Amino acid sequence: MAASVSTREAILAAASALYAERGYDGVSMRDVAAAVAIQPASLYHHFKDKDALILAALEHALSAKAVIGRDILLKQEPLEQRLNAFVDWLVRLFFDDPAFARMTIRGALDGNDQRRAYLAKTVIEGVFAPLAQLISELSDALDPGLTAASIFSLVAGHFQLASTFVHLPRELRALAQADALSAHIKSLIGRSLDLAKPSEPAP
Amino acid sequence: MAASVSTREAILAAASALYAERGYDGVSMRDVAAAVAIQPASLYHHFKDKDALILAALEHALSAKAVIGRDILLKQEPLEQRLNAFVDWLVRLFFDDPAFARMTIRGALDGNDQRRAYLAKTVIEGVFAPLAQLISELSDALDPGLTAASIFSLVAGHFQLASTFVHLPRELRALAQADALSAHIKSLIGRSLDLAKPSEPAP
DNA sequence: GTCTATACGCGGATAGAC
DNA sequence: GTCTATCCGCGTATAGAC
Repeated sequence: MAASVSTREAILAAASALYAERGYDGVSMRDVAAAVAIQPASLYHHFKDKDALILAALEHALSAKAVIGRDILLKQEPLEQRLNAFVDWLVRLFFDDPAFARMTIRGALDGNDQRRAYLAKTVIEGVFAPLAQLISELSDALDPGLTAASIFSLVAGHFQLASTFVHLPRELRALAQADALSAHIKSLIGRSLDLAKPSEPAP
Repeated sequence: MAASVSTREAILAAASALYAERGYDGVSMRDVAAAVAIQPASLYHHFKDKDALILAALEHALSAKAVIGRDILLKQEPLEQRLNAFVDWLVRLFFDDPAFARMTIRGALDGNDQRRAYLAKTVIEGVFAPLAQLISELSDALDPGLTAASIFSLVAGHFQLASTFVHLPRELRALAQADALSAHIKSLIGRSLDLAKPSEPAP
């Protein structure tokens, strides 16, 4: 049984990476099997069908990260510091692990109902709700729920734009640096919430 | 030749809608042919292969919209009014035409290099650049390029989150209304740029 | 320009031996 | 729990008649 658990883990790790890279449809069961160096038929011992494997891979990739994000938001630190730390973490998460980022985005875009429901539940209950709560304590300038959604949108959106920007002249590609984006988003959100206002003129 | 042009148009319209709905891999040439009520083989008279059809469909869906957005940004009106009108238009564009929205997002996520390059070129040259220009004239509180990217990110991100929120309790689903989002984004951006500051407390 | 017919490989999935 | 062998449908794409 110990062996089977680790095979299962290996399958999930390989599948997550492949799905993130090429999409669910772009990765066959044969591809996953090859990455783990087992026969395709063996996958079906661990997962009922491809749909079940996809769901498990999504869960595998997501659940661990959600816990970390939640911890940052609930730490014993000043509110604003927690918010900034969360933004830093989220930007890093996406840019340092593009596979994870794409997997998350894909979950919302390509997911069937079951996958989207899982994604929503995990992310919302684990991270979205505490973030909105923190924002509501920080300021009443903007709606907390919408603002929390805006933070996710900004990080995910900039990440996606960065992929597109690769095909563009240098001056636009400079926009896609994680540090610069992190600073920009913190500044944007901080200013709109009437927190301390760092000025951020163009370099 | 007149007949062939209109068949071509019909193919592009059908293909755009299908691709937006189910993704490029999720839509077969047979599917497209069925939607236009012709035989699959006939598609290959109009488009060399599936890749060519996808690129043409993307172009078909995108080019017209980019012109409209550009016009709004270059209109003879006060800067802030133009910015707000643009945000309104972009939010409406995504929420009233989810097929188009998904197609655009997919272009960035699933596209091969050629598709991403086309997407980047059209959107950047047509809309992104004028938007950044407008922002730079409005305020120097934030970097114009990053802020322009933030506006796209916010609209696209909220749109994607809205799809996920469908599976959630009512109080969160309320966040996904186009009007509310439009107001929120305008407020968020306006406040962060130090424009007139409408307060937007939670309802 | 559209059709019928068809080639051919890849995909998911199962049966059953070891 | 992993293997070999295999089924079968669907996908892209082409040939060639009308």
